[in-house]
Amino acid sequence: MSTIKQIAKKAGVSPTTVSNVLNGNTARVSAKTRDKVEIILREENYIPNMAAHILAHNNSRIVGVIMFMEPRRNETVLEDPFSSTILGAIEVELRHNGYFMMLHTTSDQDEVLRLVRAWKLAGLILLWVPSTIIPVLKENILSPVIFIDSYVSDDIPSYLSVGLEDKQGGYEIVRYLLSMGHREMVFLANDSVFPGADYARFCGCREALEEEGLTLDEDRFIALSKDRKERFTLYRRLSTRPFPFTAIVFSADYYAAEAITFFQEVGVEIPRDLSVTGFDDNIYARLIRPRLTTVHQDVNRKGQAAVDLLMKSMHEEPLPIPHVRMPVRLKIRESVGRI
Amino acid sequence: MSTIKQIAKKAGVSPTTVSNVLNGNTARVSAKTRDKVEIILREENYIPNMAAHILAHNNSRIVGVIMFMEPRRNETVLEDPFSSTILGAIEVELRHNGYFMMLHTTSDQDEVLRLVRAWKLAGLILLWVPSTIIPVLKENILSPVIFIDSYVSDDIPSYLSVGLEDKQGGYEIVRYLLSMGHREMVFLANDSVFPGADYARFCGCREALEEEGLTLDEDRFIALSKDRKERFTLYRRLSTRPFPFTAIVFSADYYAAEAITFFQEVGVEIPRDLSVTGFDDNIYARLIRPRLTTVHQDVNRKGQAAVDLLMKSMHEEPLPIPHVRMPVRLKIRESVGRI
DNA sequence: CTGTTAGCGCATTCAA
DNA sequence: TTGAATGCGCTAACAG
Repeated sequence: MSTIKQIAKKAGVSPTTVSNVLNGNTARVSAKTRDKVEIILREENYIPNMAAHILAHNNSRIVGVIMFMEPRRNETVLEDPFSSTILGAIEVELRHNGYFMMLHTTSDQDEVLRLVRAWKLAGLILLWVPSTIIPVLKENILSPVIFIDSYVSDDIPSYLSVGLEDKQGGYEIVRYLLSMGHREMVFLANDSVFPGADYARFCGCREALEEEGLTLDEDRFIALSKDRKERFTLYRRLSTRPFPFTAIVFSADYYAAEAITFFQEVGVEIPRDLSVTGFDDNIYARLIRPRLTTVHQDVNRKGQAAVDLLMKSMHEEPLPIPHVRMPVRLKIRESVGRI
Repeated sequence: MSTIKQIAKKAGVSPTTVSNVLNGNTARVSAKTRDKVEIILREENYIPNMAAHILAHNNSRIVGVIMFMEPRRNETVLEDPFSSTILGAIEVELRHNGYFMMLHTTSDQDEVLRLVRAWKLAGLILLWVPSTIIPVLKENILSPVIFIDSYVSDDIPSYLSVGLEDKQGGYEIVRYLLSMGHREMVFLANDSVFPGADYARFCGCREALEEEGLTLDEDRFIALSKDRKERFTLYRRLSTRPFPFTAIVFSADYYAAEAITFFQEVGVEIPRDLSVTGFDDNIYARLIRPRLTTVHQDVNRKGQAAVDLLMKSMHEEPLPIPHVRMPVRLKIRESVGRI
């Protein structure tokens, strides 16, 4: 409730002096008055008015965290623990750095621009941005922007991004499948945003196959629908014998687990009849039986890396790498059988 | 970038007139000038400066959403899809009502007070608030506050809350267990915040037993540790034969699923050797085998109810009920066997 | 080292 | 129906 002006009056100094004390401007205020002011500050339980701060600075301490998603299509996205884990990680890091987090979901680029300008956002962390609008956003936003799990071209170092070694993940999973005797497989992708992380994983798969003189046709890349019913229609089709493949490579544990439960219900036993792999190594991979062979990623560290990049960029510190690619690790469990 | 002043100059009117147009103050501006101003507004892509708005109004369009949790102890909380689902629901509703969402996690009441004052928050949605600090918060915050899943005394109608028919849920699950021939059970609670939702569920269980002339001692209420290892120690102890009970009632699907996987690994078959029930009816209940018999709650509607209550309270509309208790529904699957 | 002053963008008097 | 003036709380440029 108390303002700088009131504190100043009580301390018998000017508002400027109080401001200098608050901002640690030690060079411009004597130790004695500083102590005096600080005592009053504490007595009065002074809390800065952020709005006034923004107005004076034309810059807030708010970071916008925006999840790009279709409205009303977000059920499965939100059931994936990925969202809350990375949100939690980002929130903790921002808070420790003295920033506030404004959370927003949208699929509209203009809404993002409005948000930035209206609140004078200090920075932006964007998740799952469709590749077509990345340049549009970057051009129209002056504050630092970090793209997470968005397909950002590596060529442009002014675009800051955090992603995964997606291709490597696909490569490793197929190397493993090959070692278990598999030759024919399909790839089930999370969505059809193209080119994106899923396609990179697919390319990794293909590379592993090609090293062995095998191929992976483009029509083996199937995008899963966001609609649960449509997905189950697909699972049904895939579980019709005889299978033209021996393994299904999923681009998310969530869907792999969902499919396994379906397969079991229609009498397709995993991994005896069909092998299944996932991607993420989250709770579903550990909970489902058989436990999933999958590609591990550390979601917490992803969030931390994003905030770290953002802070460095905001404080104009040198950036080690503009495009952070978090490592992946093959996690072998029991969902792949030997042919 | 453009301000009211600049728009005014371009339109050849005063800033006041522009402001009146913006705020739909139709009585104080002619249709002609209004049209003229509106065109310029669009041309210039005017975006209001929220900071100035707060400063003038002493009230922002921000709603603080605060999740009470121990720092560094939040791993399991965040793996539960409950968090992201309710967060998603709250975000959508707030956005549709023209409010912005500031997300924060803490276990410190003073941090909440600071947040409210610094940002002149329009309202607050608090999750999992320990019952001891509810009155403290309520006393020191003037803006409307909604408590979600916090133990708020029903006696005080000025405290607004959204919760669940917890007791009813416990009652129904035990009624069902009784009908399946179970007489001896233990209750595993999410945490030890006392009194809380978990204890209400426990009381519901007890009530169902007492109706049949049976009892449920206080020592059958066991609080699960937030620490994974400690939980597994408990599961091990519980899975040691002979069992002094035939069923384990969990207060969360997450832990029920976790325990089931453990039991299976040590050779305790569910539901043949032991019956297990959950609470929430989330993705884990459907994914785990055997599928969980549990108590259903609609998390989305919980979030909607919270925002609805908040909006009504902010606009000083009459509130139908200050303490919303969402209904529960028994969901019978395969994790309970007949004795 | 300290104080005065002006201005950030907006809404709200009060006057015209 | 319109406009000028004022203040919200804070910072920064400038003066003392």
